[in-house]
Amino acid sequence: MKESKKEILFILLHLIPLGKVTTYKALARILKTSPRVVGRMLKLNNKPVIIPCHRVVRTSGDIGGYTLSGKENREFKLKLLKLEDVELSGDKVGSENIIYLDEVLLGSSR
DNA sequence: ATTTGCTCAGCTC
DNA sequence: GAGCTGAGCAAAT
Repeated sequence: MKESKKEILFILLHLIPLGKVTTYKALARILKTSPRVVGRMLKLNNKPVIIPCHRVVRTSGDIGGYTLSGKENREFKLKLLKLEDVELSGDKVGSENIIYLDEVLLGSSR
């Protein structure tokens, strides 16, 4: 039985260094799926505690939705990121704090 | 800057 | 099994 993309996604989130964030697109590329699917997994996840979904941001640098239990907690996500040493430019994340996992795992040079 | 279209895996019927 | 939903992305306007 192959692991669901969900399972893989959660693992990838744990690979994100503290103080850094990832983009949905990067995760999607690794999982070989579309960015929307990635975002949906996070909200469909069973255990939000073990899942650092707040480390995932949009390509534009926006923090994304972050809906908990059907309730959007964008401010909570921002707060968590600040605690993680992530430099927030207003409601966005500094590009320097964004690490593209697809470049790291798949290799930037190809 | 805002709007529209596309993608596609999980959930519901 | 078929249809709907949606935590995004990209292009067009």
